[in-house]
Amino acid sequence: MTASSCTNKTINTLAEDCQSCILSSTCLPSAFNKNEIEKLQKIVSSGKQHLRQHTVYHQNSPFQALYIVKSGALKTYITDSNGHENITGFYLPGDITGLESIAKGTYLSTAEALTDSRLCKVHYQQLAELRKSTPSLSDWAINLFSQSLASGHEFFNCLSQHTAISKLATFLLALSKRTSQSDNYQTTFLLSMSRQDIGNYLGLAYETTSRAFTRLVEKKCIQKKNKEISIIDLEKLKQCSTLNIMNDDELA
Amino acid sequence: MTASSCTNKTINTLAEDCQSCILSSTCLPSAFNKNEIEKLQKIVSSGKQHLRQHTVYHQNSPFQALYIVKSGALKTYITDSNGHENITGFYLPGDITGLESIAKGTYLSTAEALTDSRLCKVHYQQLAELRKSTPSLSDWAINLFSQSLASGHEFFNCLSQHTAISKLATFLLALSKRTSQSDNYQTTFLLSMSRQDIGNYLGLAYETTSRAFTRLVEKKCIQKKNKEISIIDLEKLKQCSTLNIMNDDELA
DNA sequence: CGTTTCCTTGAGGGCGGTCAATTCGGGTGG
DNA sequence: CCACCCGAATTGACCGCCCTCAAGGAAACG
Repeated sequence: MTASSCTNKTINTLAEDCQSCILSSTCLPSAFNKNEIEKLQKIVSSGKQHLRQHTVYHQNSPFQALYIVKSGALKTYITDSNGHENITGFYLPGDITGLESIAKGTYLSTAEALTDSRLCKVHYQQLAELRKSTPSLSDWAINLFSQSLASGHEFFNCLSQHTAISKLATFLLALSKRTSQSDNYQTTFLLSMSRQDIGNYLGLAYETTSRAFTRLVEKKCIQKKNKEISIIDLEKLKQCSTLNIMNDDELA
Repeated sequence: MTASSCTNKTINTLAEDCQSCILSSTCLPSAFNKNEIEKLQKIVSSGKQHLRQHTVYHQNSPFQALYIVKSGALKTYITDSNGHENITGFYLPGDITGLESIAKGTYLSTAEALTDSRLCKVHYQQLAELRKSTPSLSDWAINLFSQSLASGHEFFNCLSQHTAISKLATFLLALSKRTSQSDNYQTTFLLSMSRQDIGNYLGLAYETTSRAFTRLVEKKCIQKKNKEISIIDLEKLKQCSTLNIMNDDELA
């Protein structure tokens, strides 16, 4: 099937292989050379569509595969003994979910699509086999894990910021960076998650989250139009993210 | 040097090799067979003493080695742009620090001894070399990373618990489990960190932390005598850890 | 166009931060 | 062994932020 013979865009993207994938420079393919990349392709099912609110995997079910976000967004959440859902992470294009479940062998959280998303499924046992013949894959994996731990620490920082505004500002800055897929801040980006999800993630009531958004707009740090966020004063936003006690005079 | 010829206990423990170490079943040696373990020993400096408040490594300095806690305890903290210290983790015997710094190549946090501690230093570059000749080391590392991520997620859970009591109860339960080095809860254990450190870690003022301790004692969940904590009602403590809104009648 | 869901805004009360005083414990020196 | 000191921990009083409850408005869906 060639691109020109295919009028259905979805089917076309489904047919994309790892080598031509837009994420290949940072994703799994970067750990392989051209000769070996066929081996990888065999254990990956690429770009399958998952509709909004679709559950990718369930907490406590057997761990079988990692999922890589190709487009769209996921959230993962833990359901505690009281039935309360607790969001543990958001995943954007290029992110890999399921890493924390490898050791235990069952998924520690439930993964759900926030928007219509395309995901690549990587069978873990077969990937582990590949590591034997492809040493560079282990190097890549260890680097990936280290980065995941590092971004986890960033999030610690976010949660231990005391005020609602500083939490939200930290969250938005991290999201802005991640959206850009680089070390720069993307000035305009779309929030794929609801206020409720953000509040849950940051340990805030969703009304408080909404009020924090309003105050960031009042302070002219950001503009918002529904889910579209624009950073209009990056420095002031950074100040908000590090201040535990807001001084309204300074940042009015 | 034999044990009998050595009257100085410190020197004796310094001389311990990886093979006879009490932690060997879960620590790095478990990834090696008897023939290979000599290779490991060559890149590890075992059990060096670090006095209380001694800094093991500094934030932003070049990443060179992982440190394994043999006895005692460490804390790691990030100093933000305002000079405020933010504790990111506590490390007990068997724990490994520095994993999150591998990817960036500089230490993301500062590590400090909470009590007089013995640490094993593992040169990372040489360890990475060893992975080439010892494939099981990669498997072990990936499992370790996954566990670290998982315990990170547990901590997310802890921080997003809303009330001070539920945060502290969750923290104590986690510490109790980690102290026992198993899946069971150690009923009596010593807190190696101060109230201030706990408060910093949990995003609470240290006065609030102290009050939360007092309320857990009032509720007869725990007993405390200075730094010594005894869990006297595990189930009630678990209830405290999951309740967001305390019902004093139920748990009085 | 109606329904549903999400978001925003307001009012009131409780938890936790801040400031402050006191007590407790460990360490030192006489 | 006791007196003293200093840091850590506890406790109290007060106030502000955020949670809760509630209502209204906006956006998304069929």
